[in-house]
Amino acid sequence: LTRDQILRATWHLLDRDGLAGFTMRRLAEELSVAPMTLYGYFEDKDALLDAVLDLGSERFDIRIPAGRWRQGLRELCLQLYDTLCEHPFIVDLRRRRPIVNPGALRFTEAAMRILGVGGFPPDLAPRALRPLFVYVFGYAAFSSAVHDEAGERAALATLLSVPADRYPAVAAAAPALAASLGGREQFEYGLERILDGLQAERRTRR
Amino acid sequence: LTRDQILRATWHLLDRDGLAGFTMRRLAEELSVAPMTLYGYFEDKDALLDAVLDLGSERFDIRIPAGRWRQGLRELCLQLYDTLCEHPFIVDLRRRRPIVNPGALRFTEAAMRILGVGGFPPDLAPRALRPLFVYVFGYAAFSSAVHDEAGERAALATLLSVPADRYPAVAAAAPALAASLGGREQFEYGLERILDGLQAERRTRR
DNA sequence: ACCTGAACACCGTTCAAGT
DNA sequence: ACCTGAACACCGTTCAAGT
Repeated sequence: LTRDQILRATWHLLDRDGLAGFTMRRLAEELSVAPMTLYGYFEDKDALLDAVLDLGSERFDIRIPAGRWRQGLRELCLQLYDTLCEHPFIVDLRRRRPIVNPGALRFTEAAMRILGVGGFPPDLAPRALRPLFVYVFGYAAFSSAVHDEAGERAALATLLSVPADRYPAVAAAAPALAASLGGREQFEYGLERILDGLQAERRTRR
Repeated sequence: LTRDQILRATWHLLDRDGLAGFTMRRLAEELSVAPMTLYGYFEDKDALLDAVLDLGSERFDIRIPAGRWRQGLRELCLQLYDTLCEHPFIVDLRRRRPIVNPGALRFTEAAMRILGVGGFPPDLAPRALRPLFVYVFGYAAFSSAVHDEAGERAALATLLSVPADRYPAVAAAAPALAASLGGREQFEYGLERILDGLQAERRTRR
């Protein structure tokens, strides 16, 4: 038994059951080992989850796209978004730790390089990056990652059941609101608006 | 014993211990009652937490500010942000439910009215609103809500400990990055960039 | 009608013991 | 050195019983 085997099994279970369904005892069973065996390899559950988050970042492929900064950031954010949709538990792991962990910096590193080459002054780049980071993780966390037709119908039903006297604007726009709750297209729409804002900011600062 | 008493005690415990530390058994103890008594008032823990989220929205004061749409949205987002900072557990509650719940619509209702009066076409308003919603909740979820000096020092230490050969851009900008991780001022900076983007969008669509 | 004790099927982790 | 069974202090919730 190795740390790496344990990490890979953890990754698999997190993909299958999510963070809420992940258990040291289930992990032990998956590895055909007594629960307490795991504690010879990791201090405790928190340490194991920290390590698996680093693993996730390793897998995150940093390609710094050629071309202009805007295309570069767009591609990078879309890549992160797709990763978070594919492995939603990463969002939960990232939420557990308020302070930066090294592995999570691969995205930041790529973004900072793009911003630097793109002519964002050093004091501006981190401030400009943060809204993008927050938007990508926030969208993955609070907009239904998989926005299928059934989900939109359920959302629409809820929106239509709202008392129209107290929520006239919501009731009037229910279908459009339901459609705006998730999906890749809506994600990209918001991403472009933020990029527009950053582009304007860059223009005034040069 | 009433539902309302239970809800208020739940709110109090969530404020004190957070969602992770909230327990049906502790709640029962707080109310000096047997754990099973609670199940006479709420189906189960999930139903109780749903109800307390609605309570949170009731408390959320909707003032639709006079003046132009941009000031209105700004004020509304700042109000929501302050509420989430004051009661961080709301972020966790909101994350549990992918589908809309009625109470959470008070913010949406206010924002949709502001957008409508402000001249955003009905098909555009929901799409434009979503990035703002995601940004406010995302910032509360992923940027340290309380960004004190100690937190920034800890973040800076982590950023400086990163291997400079693999993360040159991060290492070079460490202090500015640490400062950009949280705090109300950085929140407002990103908010303005998104509002800039929406303003540009509105201009081209009219 | 409202409340509750005992019990069940789970957790993460400590500790002493096994090989 | 590496593994483990039993046990402890917790969970949410079922069920049958109390008033």
